[in-house]
Amino acid sequence: MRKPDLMANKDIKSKLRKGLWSPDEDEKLIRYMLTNGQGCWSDIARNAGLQRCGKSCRLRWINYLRPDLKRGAFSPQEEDLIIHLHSILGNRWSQIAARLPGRTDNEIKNFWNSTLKKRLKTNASTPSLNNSIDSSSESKDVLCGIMPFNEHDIMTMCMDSSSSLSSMHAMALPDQFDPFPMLVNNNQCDMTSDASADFLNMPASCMTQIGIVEGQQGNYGMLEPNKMGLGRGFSLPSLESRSIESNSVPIDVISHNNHHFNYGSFNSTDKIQGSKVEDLIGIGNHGQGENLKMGEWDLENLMHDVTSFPFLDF
DNA sequence: AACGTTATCAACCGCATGTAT
DNA sequence: AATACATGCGGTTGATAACGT
Repeated sequence: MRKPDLMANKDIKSKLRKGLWSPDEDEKLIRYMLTNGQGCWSDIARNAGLQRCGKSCRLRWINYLRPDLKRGAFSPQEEDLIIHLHSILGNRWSQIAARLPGRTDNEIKNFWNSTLKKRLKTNASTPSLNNSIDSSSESKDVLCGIMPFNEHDIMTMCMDSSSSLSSMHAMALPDQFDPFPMLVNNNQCDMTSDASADFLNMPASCMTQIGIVEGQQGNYGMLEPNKMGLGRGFSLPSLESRSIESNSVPIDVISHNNHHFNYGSFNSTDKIQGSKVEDLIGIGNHGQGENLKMGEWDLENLMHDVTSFPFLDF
């Protein structure tokens, strides 16, 4: 015999809408997110008056409605970066997306499957591109062919939970090597636009909760120890996340990162619209590097060590 | 114009993981 | 420890736009 609440849940689920979102639904979700921020996605769905499951709302927001999304075709630089990152990371789309400001994992995944993969296959006669085709196992050779260590080395140092950065240094990286370059993007969010203006009026806590501020901007790719060795592999913690250990060290996080929203420098004890800066910059959010502490990452050294990957023309 | 094929992309699904109880 | 729930991820599907015949 089923419990009454389970019956009720089933009824509710059966009434939930699926498929394409209507403009009306979009508006409801945007309005709710901008005014209330997020607690729990299922609550958002309910409170915003949407006949959608929370999961669907989350996906819609992240992939389509978020104010900081960049729309339109991928630039050649973005294409290069995707190819490069895919050669290292394989189909870890969220990790790749974290390095492309304003792009979503879904968008990149679609772009790869529909365009890049075919293009690379077409160019199969071109040795420099061959290795990026299709499977990640094949394509990691791109990096391995160039760098003085092989795929296993890369993965090993990625998986060294005790000292990701020191592992990199210990391998005597060339000065010009950045295994996970971050695409600089200074104009992705036009702060003069209405959408951006609305966005700035959001409660800072909302920014944290909805993942606007982090994750998409500047993960200067190192790896998150906690997720090593599991099915989802490793992640590249965001630059912001690595830069601050709660109230301890004031750091110009934004400027480190070509951040879309130029708040300039501020102390981590500052508050914006009633919310802590840690919230604003997204500490503890999105599951990327939230556990990293100041001592684990020598950001300045890293920034000196890494510039650009050799075959990427930035 | 009608039809078939291909390309693109939004959205769903199932699974893994984390957290609260 | 077990369970339920929320979240995030990658793979896949389905709608439809674009293109070719």
